Amino acid sequence: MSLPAPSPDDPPYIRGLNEPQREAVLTTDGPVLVLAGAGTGKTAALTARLAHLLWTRRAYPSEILSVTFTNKAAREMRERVRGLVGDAVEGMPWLGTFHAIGAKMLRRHAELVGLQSNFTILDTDDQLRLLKQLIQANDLDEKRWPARQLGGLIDGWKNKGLTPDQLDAGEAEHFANGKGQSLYQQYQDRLRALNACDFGDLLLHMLTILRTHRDVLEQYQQRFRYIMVDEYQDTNSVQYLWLRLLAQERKNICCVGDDDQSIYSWRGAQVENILKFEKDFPGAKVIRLEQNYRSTPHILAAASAVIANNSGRLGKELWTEIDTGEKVRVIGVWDGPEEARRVGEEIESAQIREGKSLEAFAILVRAQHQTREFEDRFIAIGLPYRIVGGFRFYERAEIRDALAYLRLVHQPNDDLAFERIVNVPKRGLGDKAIAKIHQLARAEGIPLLTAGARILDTDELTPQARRALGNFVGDIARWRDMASQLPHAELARQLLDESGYTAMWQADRTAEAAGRLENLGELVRAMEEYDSLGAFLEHVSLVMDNDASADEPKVTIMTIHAAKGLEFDTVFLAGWEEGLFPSQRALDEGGLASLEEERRLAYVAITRARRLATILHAANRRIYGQWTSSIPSRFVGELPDAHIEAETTMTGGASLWRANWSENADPFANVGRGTGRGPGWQRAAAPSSSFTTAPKRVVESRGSAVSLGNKGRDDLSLGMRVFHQKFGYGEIVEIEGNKLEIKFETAGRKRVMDSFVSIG
DNA sequence: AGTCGCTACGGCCAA
DNA sequence: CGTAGCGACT
Repeated sequence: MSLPAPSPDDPPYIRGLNEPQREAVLTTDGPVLVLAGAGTGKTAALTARLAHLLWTRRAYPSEILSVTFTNKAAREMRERVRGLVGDAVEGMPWLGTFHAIGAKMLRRHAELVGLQSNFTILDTDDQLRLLKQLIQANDLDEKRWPARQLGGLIDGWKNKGLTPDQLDAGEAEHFANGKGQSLYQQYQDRLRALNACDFGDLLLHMLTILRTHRDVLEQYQQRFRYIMVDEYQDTNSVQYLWLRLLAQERKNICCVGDDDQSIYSWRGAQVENILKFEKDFPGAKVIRLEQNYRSTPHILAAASAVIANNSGRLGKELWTEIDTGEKVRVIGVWDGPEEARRVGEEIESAQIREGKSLEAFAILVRAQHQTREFEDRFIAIGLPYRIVGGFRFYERAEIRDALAYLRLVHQPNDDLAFERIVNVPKRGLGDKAIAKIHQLARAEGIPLLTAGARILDTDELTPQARRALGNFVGDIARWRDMASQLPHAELARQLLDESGYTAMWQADRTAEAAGRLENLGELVRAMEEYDSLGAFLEHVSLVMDNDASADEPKVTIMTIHAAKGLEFDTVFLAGWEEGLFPSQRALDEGGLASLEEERRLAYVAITRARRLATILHAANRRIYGQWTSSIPSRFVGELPDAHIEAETTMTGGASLWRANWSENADPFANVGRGTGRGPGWQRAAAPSSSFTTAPKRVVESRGSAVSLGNKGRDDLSLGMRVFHQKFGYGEIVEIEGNKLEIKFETAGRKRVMDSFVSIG
C-alpha cells in the first residue's frame, strides 16, 4: 500500500498521526477493521477519519452513521470532531450510541411495529415492575420464578435479536417450565398497549423493521454512505445484524476495536463479531494500531504478559517509544483495611512529594462493594474522592419519582409513572384504592389516570381517598395546562413544590435527604438545556450520566469496567486475590471462557496507567462478614519478574507519614473483633486481646506541610452543629486546618474534611 | 396506612 | 456484615 508521505500541506487532522493511523483515516472505502490496542490513539484516528470524510466532501454530516458504546464516548467524539472541522459537526444526527440512534430511527417508523412515535422508553425498574405483574397474573410463584430472572432472559433474547416467535424450543424452556415464551409474548403485548418499549426493543424493533420493510432498509442503506463503529468487540448480536444489514449495500464500514478488551460478554457482547469480521466483509482491510502513547514499557510488558495467557486472540504487540518509568509495583498487605490505608498513604505522599493533583489517581476494583473500604478510609483522612458508577443519577429514587411526575404530565397514559407517584408523597391512596382504579382501568381498557378521574364519579372509594385522588388528578391536569405556557424547567420546579414532593424530603431528617434535594435541583437545572419537556425526557431515558460536580480535584474510585477507555497517571489495582479477581462466581459459571474474560479485565486494568501501576493483594479479607484468608491472584503470578517490584512484607515500613497520620499503625487493629463465627486462623494469628481493644485515636496537630491544599473554612467553629452527607448531623469537637473532628449523632466520632459538611 | 422485624442474598452494568 | 424486600403487626 502506498500512502502519500506526510507533508506540510496535510489537512490539520492528519498531522501527528502515525503510519497505521493515517492508513485508517485515509482508507475510506470498503470494509476496514482497525485493531486498536489500549492507548494506541484509537479515538484520535476515529475522529480524524470522520473529519476526513467531511473535509474531502465524501459525505455530508448526515450521511455518516457513527456508533459509540457510551454517551460519554459519543460526546467526546463530537467535541473532538468539532475541534477539527468546526461547526459542520452540528449536523451529525447519526453520531451516538446504538440505543440513541435506534430510538431516533424507531420514532420515525414506530407504526410499523404497532407503536406511536411518542412511545415511552422504560428503564429496568419499570420493566421489572411490569414483569412482576405478569408473573402474578400467570399464577406463578414469584419466589421460584423471580421477575429479575425473566427480565434477564428477555434482555438476553433481545440482545440476540430474537422476537417471541423466533425463540427455539430450548430457549423457551428456560423459565417456569416452558412458560418463558408466552410470558415474553405477553410482555411485548403489554408494552405495545402501553405505547412503550424497553432498551432492548430500541434495537430489536428496528431490526424487525429493517428485515421486513425493504423500502425502509434501502432508504437507510442509501443514506449512510459511511458507517463507523467504535468498541466493536462489545457489540452483541442485534447490533451486529443491524450493521450487517445497513452496510450490505455500500460496504463502507469501519469497525474499531480490541479483542483483548472485550469485557462485556455477560451482557450479550460477542467477541466473535470482531474475530469473524474478515469473513463477514470479504476483502476487508485489517489495520493494527500497536504503538502505545500512554504507558511506560514496564506497564505494557506487564499487561502483555498477562494477556498472553489467553487463547484465540487476534494478536497484537504493543510497543512504545517511552523508555523510562517505574516498574509495576506489587504490594501484599495483611487485610482490606490495610489495603485502603496503604493506598491513602501512597496518594497523600505522592501528592506532596510530586505536587500531583488528586485527579491523577485512580483506584480500580473488580466489584462495586470493594469501594466501601476506600470510601471509609478516605473520609477518615479527609481525602476527597469520587466514586464512579455505583448508583447512577437517574436510578436514584427521588429522580425517578420526579421524572414520573413529568412523564405523567407529558404522557397521561403512562401507567407506570402513575403507579409510581400516585401515593408519593403519601396522600392516603393505599392498596385498596389503587386496586379499584386498576380494576376499572382493566375493565374499560383505559389508562390509569383516566380511570382515576372516572372513579371519582362513583362511590367506590372512601370519601377520604376520593378527595385525595380528586386533588391528584386535578393537579396533573393543571400542570398539563401549565406545560404549554411555562418553560419546562419552571414547570418542574412548581410541580415539585405543589405536589408536596419537595416538602416530603425537607421533612425527612435522615442523612440522605439533603443530598436528594440537591439532586432534584440538579435535575431541574439539567432540564434547562433542552428545548422541550419531550426532548428532555427522551434524553433522560437514554442517558442521564452522573457527570455533575467535577469541581474540586478528587481521587477516582471505580470498577475496572467503568474505567475502560479512561487513563490515569497513577493507578492502584486493589484486591488481586483468587476468588475476588478472578471472581469465583465467574469461574464457577463460565469456566475457561470466563477466566479469559477476567484476564482481559486485568489487561484493561493495567493499561489504564500512564506512569505507575500498583497492584495490591490482601492476605485476609472479610467476605459477607466472614474473615477469609486468600491467596494472591493467579494474574499476579503471570506478571513478568523483570518488570515488577514486589513488596510482600506484611508490616510495611512505618513511614514518618504513617506515624503522623495513621490512627493506628498496627495492621491487626482492624481485624475482626471476634464474631465468633470466623475461621480459626484469626485466633491463631494474634492474641485475642488485640482484637478487642478499640483502636487508639491519635490526635496530633499537624503542620501546614500536610495540608491538602484546601483553605480551611472560616464559617465553622467548635460546638457548631453540622450536616454530613454520609454520617448525618453532628457537632464539631475539634478543628485542625481543613479537617474536622465531629461527634455524629448516630455515626459516632469521625474525622472529616470541612468541605464535606454544611452548617446544619 | 405506615412501621417493624425477619429473611434472603450478595460479580461486572450501557442504553 | 450489610441491605433490600416482604409479610405481619400496630
